[in-house]
Amino acid sequence: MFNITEVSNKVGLSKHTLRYYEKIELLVIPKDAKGHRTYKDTDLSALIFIKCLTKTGMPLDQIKELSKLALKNPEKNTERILSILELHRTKILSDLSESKQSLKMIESKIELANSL
Amino acid sequence: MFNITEVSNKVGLSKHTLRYYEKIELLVIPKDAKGHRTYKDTDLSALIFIKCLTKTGMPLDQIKELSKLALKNPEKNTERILSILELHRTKILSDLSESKQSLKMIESKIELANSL
DNA sequence: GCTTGACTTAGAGTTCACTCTAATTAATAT
DNA sequence: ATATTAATTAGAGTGAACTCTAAGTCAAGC
Repeated sequence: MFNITEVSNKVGLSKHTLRYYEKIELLVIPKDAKGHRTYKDTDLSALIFIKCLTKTGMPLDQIKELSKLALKNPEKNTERILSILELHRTKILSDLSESKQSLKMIESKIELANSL
Repeated sequence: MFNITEVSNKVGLSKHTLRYYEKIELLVIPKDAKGHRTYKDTDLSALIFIKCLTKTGMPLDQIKELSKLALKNPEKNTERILSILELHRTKILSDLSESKQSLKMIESKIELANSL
């Protein structure tokens, strides 16, 4: 069990952001007697996965949908979850290839400038 | 010479965005007798390059700095331009590898869900 | 006993990059 | 002559994802 400061350090999301994620109902973290959040290992893993999804450009709305599906009825929703993840995978691949294209163009400018 | 609609179609930036780029002084486009913008081939190339830079996450502020340097005193500023571009290149490479890491994690989740 | 520091909340503010609106002008098509 | 279409402007509004503020509670250390 971890408190918000430990989770913030381990996962690399600010405490503000962690509270914000609860406010938008992206996750639910139980509180102890003092009203302090208590994070389990599974919450850590979930947050690390959420970070992967946000970093690759999935909107928080959609991450929220995913997490609701996973919490509610995992087996019944496997198909829906899979289709969302696979669509996202396709998007990441196309973003990657776009970025590689841009990188090439930038590198050619660097070459050019270097040859002056 | 192209008008704003043609440039918008060729480059894939909206007319609003093209005017916005002028407002923030990212570029300067001369006007004809009617007050309509007239884009040259070099403006097209510049816009295409700007698109590469924005797509790879360079802030408009920095793109503006680059374009000012390039317009003002190209030879004297080559070094500064190079260092900005090379720094950006490094950032793109690290973003790419981060994205690939995230992709791997997402793909492993997909595998997992598929094996149910 | 008092300060320090970690936690809590609701809600306001920020940043980035657009994106849109309203009002206007001017040439073209019917 | 009128309607449509394309352009112009200043400035307001949007959406996403935070990020911060103010006011408060509570336990521990000096």
